[in-house]
Amino acid sequence: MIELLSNLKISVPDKIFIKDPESSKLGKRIIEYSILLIDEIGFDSFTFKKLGQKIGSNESSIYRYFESKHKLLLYLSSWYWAWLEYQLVFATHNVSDANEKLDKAIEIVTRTIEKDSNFSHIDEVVLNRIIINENSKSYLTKEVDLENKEGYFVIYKRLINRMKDMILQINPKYSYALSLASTIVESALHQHFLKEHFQSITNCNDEITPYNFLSHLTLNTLR
Amino acid sequence: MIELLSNLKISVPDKIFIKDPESSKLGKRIIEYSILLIDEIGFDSFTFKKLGQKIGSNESSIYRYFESKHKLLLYLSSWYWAWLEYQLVFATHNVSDANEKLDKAIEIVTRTIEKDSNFSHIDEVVLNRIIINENSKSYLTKEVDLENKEGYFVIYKRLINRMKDMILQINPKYSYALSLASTIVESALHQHFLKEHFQSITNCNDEITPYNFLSHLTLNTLR
DNA sequence: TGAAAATGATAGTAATACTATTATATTTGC
DNA sequence: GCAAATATAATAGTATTACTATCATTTTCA
Repeated sequence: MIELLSNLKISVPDKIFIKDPESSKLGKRIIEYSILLIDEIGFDSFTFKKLGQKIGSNESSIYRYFESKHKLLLYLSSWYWAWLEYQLVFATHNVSDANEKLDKAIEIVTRTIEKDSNFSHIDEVVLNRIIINENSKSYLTKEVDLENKEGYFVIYKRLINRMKDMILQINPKYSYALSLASTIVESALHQHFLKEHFQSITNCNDEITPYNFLSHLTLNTLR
Repeated sequence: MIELLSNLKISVPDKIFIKDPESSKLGKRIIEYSILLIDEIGFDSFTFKKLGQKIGSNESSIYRYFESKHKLLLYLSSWYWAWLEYQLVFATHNVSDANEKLDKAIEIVTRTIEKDSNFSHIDEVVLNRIIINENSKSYLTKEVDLENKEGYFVIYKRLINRMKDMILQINPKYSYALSLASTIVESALHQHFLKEHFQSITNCNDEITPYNFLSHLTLNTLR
């Protein structure tokens, strides 16, 4: 996908973990297989005990990396948004035309992810499915304000802000740039979900993509 | 709010419950206080045991109405969308101008709910908060396809379809009417959530409402 | 090579999400 | 007004979850 990034480490707020999973072999296995297991059985049924069994490791060892499965989800979520942000920054960096730039950004955040081998132990295609199915659970909690203060959502917010800037470059007088940016990103996930599970309330299918819908929506609004 | 509805019973798919909570005093207390308790401690911490304590009733009695707390959430969600649907139908019924009609519909699905005393034991203001905070959890599960087949989401889908029809009345050639309708409804909830917890990524606040943003978005897109 | 760090194994706890059984109220139909 | 039916309450029990704590073993690396 973006070869430039091959040696780059995706950086996640360090309060999310107890011990950086990137710092050891076990840590990387935890990330790699938690993604596969959550995709397989869903976040609600996912436990550290089951993950331990899957990777032939001990439950207590996993607790040395993450204080709870919720923190692990926050980690995966931050990692995903950081990864997307890099894609977005590189893909739009040299685009001078504001409309083209935003359109490219929309393409990045709405597209169906394809195999990316830059970060060997993480399967971005599967992670994308997890984000579609589980991401809301990372912030729809009673602790959200506290966790927000701790900085657990900075990367996501930064991504939205980047999109807001691109929107304002097209139309500096548009009053809802932040809301539009957050709606594009949320709606992209939602339309992908509907396409899989509620086909009767979306136009998205094999031919029409969330990108088609959202780029059309955005460009018409800012026109 | 809409006085015509005073004697109407909101109808929820009957596979969701074991025994209709509307059919007894205890049932109504379960609904009334589950809304208050979920709002208070969040759905994740909510248990039937705690609810039993709150209403001075027994955990096992609650299980005779709902097989799990997940089913109770599905009930509350269906009830909410059915209630909204009635509001929408009555508010738009006599509006002949297509633009005005859709605008009214957007107003209904985006507005901050105010006290409605038509259904005495249900506090719609609090229920609306629950929908904003917990609704996604009702369908972001591994069982969604099965539950969808069982008809647990018909009311929500019907509401989206009503909005789609209104969109197509304005512009019959618009290709994304379903996606736009589902986006309006989801984004309304999401913007309300952001307004409460992530003010830095929304333009919505005390002056600018999700209605302002979404009606502007919709009318420009269909123009 | 020896100390420190990481991991594994085991045990334990309080809470969750139920099911089952039996006892006690309450409703209702005659 | 009373018996039968129905609803609710009380109690107990189970497997699982979401951890914490302790101690043993293995790996790392200075």
